[in-house]
Amino acid sequence: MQTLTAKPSTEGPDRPATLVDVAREAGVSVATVSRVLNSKLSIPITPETEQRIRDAAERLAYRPNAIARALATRRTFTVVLFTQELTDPHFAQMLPAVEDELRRRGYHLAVCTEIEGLLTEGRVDGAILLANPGVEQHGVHRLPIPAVYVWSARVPLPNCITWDDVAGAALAVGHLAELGHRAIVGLFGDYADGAETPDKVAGYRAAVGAVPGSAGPIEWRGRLSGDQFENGVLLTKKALETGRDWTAIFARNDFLALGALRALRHAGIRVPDDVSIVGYNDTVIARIADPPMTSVLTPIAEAGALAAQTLVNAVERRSNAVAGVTLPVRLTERKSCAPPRS
Amino acid sequence: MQTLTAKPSTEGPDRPATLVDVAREAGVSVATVSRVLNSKLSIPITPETEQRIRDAAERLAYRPNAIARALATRRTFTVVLFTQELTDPHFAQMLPAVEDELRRRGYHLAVCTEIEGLLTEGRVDGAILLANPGVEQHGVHRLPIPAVYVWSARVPLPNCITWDDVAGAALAVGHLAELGHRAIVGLFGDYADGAETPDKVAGYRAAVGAVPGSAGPIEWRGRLSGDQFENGVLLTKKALETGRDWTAIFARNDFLALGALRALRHAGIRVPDDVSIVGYNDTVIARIADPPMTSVLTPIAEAGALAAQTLVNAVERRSNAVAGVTLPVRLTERKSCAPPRS
DNA sequence: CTGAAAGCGCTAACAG
DNA sequence: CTGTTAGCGCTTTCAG
Repeated sequence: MQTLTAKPSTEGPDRPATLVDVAREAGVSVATVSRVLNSKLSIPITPETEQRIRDAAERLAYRPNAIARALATRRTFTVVLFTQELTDPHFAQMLPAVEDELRRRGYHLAVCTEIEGLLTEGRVDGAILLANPGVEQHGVHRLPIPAVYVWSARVPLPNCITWDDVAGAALAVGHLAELGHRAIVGLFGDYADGAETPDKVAGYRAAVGAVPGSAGPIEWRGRLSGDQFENGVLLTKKALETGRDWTAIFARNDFLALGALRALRHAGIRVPDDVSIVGYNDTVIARIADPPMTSVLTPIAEAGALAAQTLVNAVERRSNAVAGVTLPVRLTERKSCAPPRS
Repeated sequence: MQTLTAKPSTEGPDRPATLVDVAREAGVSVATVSRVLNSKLSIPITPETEQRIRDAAERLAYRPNAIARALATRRTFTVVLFTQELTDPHFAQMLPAVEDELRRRGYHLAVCTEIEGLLTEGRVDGAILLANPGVEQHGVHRLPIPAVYVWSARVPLPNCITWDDVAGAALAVGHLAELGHRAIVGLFGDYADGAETPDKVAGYRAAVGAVPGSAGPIEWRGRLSGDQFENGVLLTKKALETGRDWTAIFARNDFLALGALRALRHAGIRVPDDVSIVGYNDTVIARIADPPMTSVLTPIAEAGALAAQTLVNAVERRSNAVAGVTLPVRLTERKSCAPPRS
């Protein structure tokens, strides 16, 4: 046994055991304890010493202090997920995917709804941002830590996991066109008019324009309320009042689509017999609608998992750059679409 | 200007500025910088010095390191939310409430689905547990940090924000009984039979028994699949095959209730004309059903907010004990209930 | 194979 | 009013 200057730090009785305590208990130095307790693979340690240390740790119910470790290594093993949509079923699809991926990689998950919170240094190793990478919100773009966005985009973007809403809208319209529909309503709820046209709207317009014999875009939108479902009902009612020269509806999201379904049913119009509907995001809402709705499946869960994975890789490579990936959108066909009546 | 032994620590060029850097830049000691930058209220500081420090901090884009601060103060200003139900709409109702309450109190939110992760010391100041406080899962009960449970219970429990599912079930049954129903089906999906009877089941039985002229409990349940909605459909179909001597359904949750609604509709049975339905949790599912469903409102959002609040108080009082609170359950009446037909 | 010691960046006595 | 200094608990060279 050697000099061993290790001394307990604070004397509190029920104070959780520290490395110093374990070192003293095992009769070795803190350095050795640290090495033993962290060794991923086999490091040069006398088996007997190792056992003494493990026993001591066990006996003292030693738990490493994550904060102290983080201060020393500059790594927290925590990743934060930023979003404004904590309640959205679409977000609910990605949350477990992210959490799961992080956990299996040994990382913890934090959630925040305000970019400000990310600016304090050191709290997290990286960030997943459910936000438009094109918009410089509060200087997110120059976070001091690796970050990966998850958002829709027409083209692959660096540091962003994307899918293409233009393609998604085209998929929906194309499906309806193939069934024979020529007059397809676009139901978009409200969106900021100042900004550029949302991808789904652009995709809808382009796809509708490409359908031979198309009646052209028939768009319904407007700022009615924050309630998407209710907006779907109201907009569809209005559309109905104006005329019935259309045979299908493409909605910007499943809530809107369900609202449309409801308004249609209450007007005595049958889905899919009289009117077909395609929703967006393929959330639980589409699955439990009556009839179950065909919906564009945006790969948000995969995107979340991939973002987590990519981010962790970047963190461990100590690199801030991650390649962009574009995931395919698909169509989940259910029972809300059929050929037009006549 | 005095001695000021402050020296920069590491020399990296783009290394984020530290207190030492700011102190040097401002020509004061780190202690003074720390005091100035943390002063909640007015502390004795020469205004001119204070300004010099703030300017220096600004110039260097100084951001306090949360980890170092946490190590020194033993406080992380982070609270973790534990749950197994990341996808449930019921959980989605509480998440924003918790996040919001924590943020306004200056705390951060972490989320975890595995108790193990909580055992590492120091990472968080407290925990909100969406779990049954009666069950000792993995020794949660003796976490080294203040914790508050959020769960249903018949009686107030220490360290737990509760509501009473027995009362909730009674509320539903009572409502149906008042409308005149005497044969009320209980739709419970699957639940572990080994454990004690769930509160909703017990509440249902008791309430049904208390209805004068009641036909007694008519329970349908069974392990069919993990899909609650589908279970609701299947169980209701089975119930329908067996007979139709009942006039109302009380379901354990809104998904089950919606499944029942669907099965009924497809069997040509009208809600609420022929059969009444009451759901549970008052989630978005109840609101967007057709007809919108009456549902028992469990105060999970308030419970979450209150848990956050209570927990933060406990943390700041440095106390592990928090008083239990029981929140009332209510009934949100919509369109799925009416007097029985005859 | 193992120990000593120097930090990680910040806070909080304790002096002065 | 402001500086010095001793930690917080752990990791990590650098010796030996």
